[in-house]
Amino acid sequence: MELDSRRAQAKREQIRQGALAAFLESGVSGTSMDHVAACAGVSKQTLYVYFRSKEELLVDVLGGIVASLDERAPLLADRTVTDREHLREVLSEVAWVMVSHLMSDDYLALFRIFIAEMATTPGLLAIWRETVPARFLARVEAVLERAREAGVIREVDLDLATRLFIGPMMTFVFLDGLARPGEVLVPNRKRLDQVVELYLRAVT
Amino acid sequence: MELDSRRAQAKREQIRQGALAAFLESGVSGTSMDHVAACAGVSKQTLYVYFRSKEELLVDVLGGIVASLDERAPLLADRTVTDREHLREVLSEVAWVMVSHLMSDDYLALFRIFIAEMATTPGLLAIWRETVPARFLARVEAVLERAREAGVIREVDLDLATRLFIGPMMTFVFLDGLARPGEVLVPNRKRLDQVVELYLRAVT
DNA sequence: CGCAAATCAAACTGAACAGTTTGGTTTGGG
DNA sequence: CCCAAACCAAACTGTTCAGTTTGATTTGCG
Repeated sequence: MELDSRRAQAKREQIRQGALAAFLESGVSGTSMDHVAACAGVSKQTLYVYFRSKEELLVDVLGGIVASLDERAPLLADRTVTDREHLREVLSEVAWVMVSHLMSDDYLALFRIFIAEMATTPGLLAIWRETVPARFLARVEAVLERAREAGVIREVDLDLATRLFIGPMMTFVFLDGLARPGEVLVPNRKRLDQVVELYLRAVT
Repeated sequence: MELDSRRAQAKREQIRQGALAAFLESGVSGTSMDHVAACAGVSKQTLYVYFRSKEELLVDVLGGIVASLDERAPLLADRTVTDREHLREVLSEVAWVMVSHLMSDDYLALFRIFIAEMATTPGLLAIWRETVPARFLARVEAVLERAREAGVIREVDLDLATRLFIGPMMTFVFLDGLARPGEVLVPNRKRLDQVVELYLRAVT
């Protein structure tokens, strides 16, 4: 019954899940460690056996979420882009997956936490930096780079082209999503396709 | 020496300024009312003469900031747009003013506060809703509408065209700005002009 | 001047909460 | 079946902080 066994890993995971649920529902400062313990179905003392502090728990939990997101993402990455029609399909898919996922209550709450706590929690800042620009943006940029190599898009600054594509999605998530807790209006696919269409005009 | 006199308004303003400084520096939950009093050079008790609670103070202060921003903004609005070259200039100006202002430490801190507290402070949510989409986006959209009427840009969905323009600026503010406390890298004007150039291809 | 409103400093109240300690109970491998 | 590791419930500690109370002091209008 030593720590670090299968059993211990399961308890850690159990705590992580409870903590995540609590944090998403009430925010970080709105969640007491007593409440985390209750949500996880674990005594408060056990909490402190597995995690030294609230901050360590927070970083561990959010780091895990981001990592698991990262594992599910590559399906969008390794595509060859052959012609304009094909690029349109790929971008449409990326836009749709991105917006429909990120505009759920859970992910919006996640963003809120990151933005609020990043300023005072170095661990979260590090996770954000090595994820959002280094992985997510880079992945979109890679798609565009392949498209450029195939002659599908013009010779444009790839960083700016990436921002021009990501930007409108960000307006949906940050301007519409964050402002409407509980009743988020996700744009339909047709609307996103219009954005893609507009975008393609700029880069082809 | 009645309340609501010139003198009283001055004290209110004095408190607002102290509170703003404190909130921007340490965040809302990181600022105690004792500290607000100290920053404002006022006793704690006087604080509670002018503001019923910390929340009321917060909403009042941030509401004031947003309103003052709003007054300074219209210089960008009432322009007729005659040709493509002119539109380029106007958009370049909008982009520059927007990014260079919004990427200062103060405005980034302001965003952090809004995003973090909106979820639990209805007053802030209301301010955000009647400002960001209803005023700021509408103002940009108005420019584009006039450009469309003048035949400078195509028949496009104006909401989407607005998002395509605002979006890339948002990537600078939210992705780069929020992730780099204290050492924000503002894109130079040339870089923004490249964005405008790219954008114009999409809408003309 | 004189007084009433405004302000101040400082102590206080009550609640919330991170993290600890205690002492008893469950669990599972040997 | 036994015992040590893991777990639990609950009380406790020390602190922070919003908001209040008290009682003294300042301010400026009449």
